[in-house]
Amino acid sequence: MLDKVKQLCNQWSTAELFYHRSIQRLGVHSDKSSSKTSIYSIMALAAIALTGECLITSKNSHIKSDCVDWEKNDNKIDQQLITNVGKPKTLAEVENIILQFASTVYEQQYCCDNYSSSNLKGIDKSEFKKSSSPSCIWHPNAKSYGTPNELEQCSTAAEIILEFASLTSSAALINMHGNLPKYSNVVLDDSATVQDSIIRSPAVLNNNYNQLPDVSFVKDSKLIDQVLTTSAISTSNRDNSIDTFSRNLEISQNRRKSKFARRIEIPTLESSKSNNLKNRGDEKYFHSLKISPIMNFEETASPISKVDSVSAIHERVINNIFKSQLNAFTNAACTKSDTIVGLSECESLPILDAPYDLTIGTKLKNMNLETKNTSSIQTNDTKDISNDKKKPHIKKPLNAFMLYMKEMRAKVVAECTLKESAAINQILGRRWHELSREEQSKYYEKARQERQLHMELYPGWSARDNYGYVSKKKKRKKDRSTTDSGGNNMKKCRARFGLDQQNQWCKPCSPNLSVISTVNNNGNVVINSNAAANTIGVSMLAPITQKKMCSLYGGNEWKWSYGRWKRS
DNA sequence: TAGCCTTTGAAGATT
DNA sequence: AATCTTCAAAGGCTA
Repeated sequence: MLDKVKQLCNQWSTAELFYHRSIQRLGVHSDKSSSKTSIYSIMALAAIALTGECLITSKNSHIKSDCVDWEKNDNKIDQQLITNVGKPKTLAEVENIILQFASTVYEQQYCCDNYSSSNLKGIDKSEFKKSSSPSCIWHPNAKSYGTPNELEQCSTAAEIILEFASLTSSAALINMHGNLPKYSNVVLDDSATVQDSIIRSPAVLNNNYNQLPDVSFVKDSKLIDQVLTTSAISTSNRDNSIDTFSRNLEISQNRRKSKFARRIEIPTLESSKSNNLKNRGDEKYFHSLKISPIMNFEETASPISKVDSVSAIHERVINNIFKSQLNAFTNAACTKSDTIVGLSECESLPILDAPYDLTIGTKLKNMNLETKNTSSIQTNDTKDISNDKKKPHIKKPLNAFMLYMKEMRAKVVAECTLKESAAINQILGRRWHELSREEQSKYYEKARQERQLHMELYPGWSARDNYGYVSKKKKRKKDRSTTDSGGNNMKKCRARFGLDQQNQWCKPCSPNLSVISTVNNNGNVVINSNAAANTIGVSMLAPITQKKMCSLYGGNEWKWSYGRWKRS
C-alpha cells in the first residue's frame, strides 16, 4: 500500500510537470477559455495519466497483458506507449508521446476545420465521419463514438480520464460532421472562429452532456464507492452511488461560466434546453478532470445553491482521494520512519500541503507562498523560527460571514464602485444582518462543513497554532485602542446618555452592528467589543450582557427578547 | 513593505 | 462562566 501511494505521488508530480511542459512546447496558451487548448490539455493529461499508469502497473503482469491489446492497433503512439513498459521513461520520451497525441488531435481538427468551413456538398459525411472520427485513445479498437454499452469498461482512474478525454474530443469532431446546430442566439467574440462556435456549441455540449455523466463503463464499482465514501458529506447518497456520481459530474460542469457562455444572449424556446447546458464547454471537462490539487479551482460569485454545494463536494471528493492516501502514507512514513527501507524516496515526493477548503488549488498556491513568508518572518524568538520551519501555516477555516463576504464582495464592489475593503466590509456586515435566518443558515452550514473538512484534513491542528502568526505589533496597537476607547468611553456614554438614548453614544460605544452582539450558549447576550464570546451564531442587537443589564437596572429577571430587553 | 482598516464568527486565552 | 484576544478574506491606504 505504501509503495502504491508513493508511486501515486510520484506520478502526480510527474504528471503535472509533463502537462505544463507539453503545453509550453505546443506553444499554446493555457487560456481555459480556449476550447481547442482544452482539448489539447485533456489529451496531454490523458497521455500523462496513461504513461504514469504504465509505470505504476508495469510490475503487474495482468496489467501488462492488458497493454498487449494495444499492439493490435497500428497506432504508433500506442506502440510507443508500450515500448518501454516497465522501464521509467525519460522526460523527452514522455513529452514526445504527449506531443504526438496533441498534434494528432490538432491535425484532425484542422482537417475538420477546412471541411466544415468549406463547401461540404458532394462529400459523403458518413464516410468522412467513419474515416476521420477519432478513436478512443484508451480503447483504439472502439472506432465509433457510440453508446456506453459499446465502450469497453474502465477499471482505473487513468482509464476514466482517458475515456473522458477521448469522448470529449470525439464529440466535438463528430458533431462538426453530423448535425450542425443553429446558433442564432449566440454572439461570437470578434476573435471567435466557426470552429470555436462549433466546439462550444450547445449541441456539442449536449452531446457531451449525454455521455459524460454516464459511468457505466466503469467496471470496478469499488472505484466509485471509493470516490463517494471519501466524502464525509456525500455518504448519505452511497446507496445510489452511480446516480450520485453521475450527478456530481453533471453538476460540476456548470460551476463556472465560460467566456463564451457569458456572451449568450436572449434565450429562446429553441435554445432553452441547450442554455441549461451552455456552460458545459470543453473547459468544463477539463475542470472535471482536475484531480490535481495543484490545479486551480476557481470560485464563482454565484449565490449558494444545491448545485454549488454538490459541485463543491465533488471537488472535495476527488481531492480527498489523493489527500487521504497521501496522509496515510505520510503518517505511516513518520511513525515508522525507522523501519522503512529507502526512506529517501519520501524526500523526492511532492510536498502536498493541501489546503482545507473548497478552493483547493488557490489555497495551495497561497499557502505555499505563505509558508515561505512564514519562514521569512524574522523574530528574536528562535523558538518561533524553528516552529515556523517545522510547521506549514494552516489557515483557519472560514466562518459563515467570511464565506458570505468572499462570495458577495465582487457584487458589492461592482454595485458601489468601491475598492477599499474596509468600506466594503462595512456594507457586507450590514447586508449580513439583513439576511434572513434561512439565508444565513446556508452559510453557517457551509462553514460547518468547512470546519468538518478541516478537522479531517488536519486532525492535530488547533487555532492556537496560528496565534502569533500575525505580527505582535498589530496586537499591541489593538490592545491600546481597545483599552482607551472601548473600555472607559463605553462606560462614559452609557452613564451619560443611558440605554434609552443609545443614538447619542459615540461610535465605539454605540450598540450598532459593529459592536453588537450575540447570544451565547446559555442564552445570554454578550457584548461583541471586537469579537464575540462563544456563540451559537445568532446575531442580535444587544449592547450589554444580561448580567450587566441586571446590575444596571436591578434584579436578575432581565432577558433579551426579540430585539429588546424585557423583564420576565 | 509591513501593517492598518473593517466586518462576523470560531476558538483559544485570560480573568 | 464571562470576557478578551486572535485570526480567518480583501485590497487600498499609510508610515
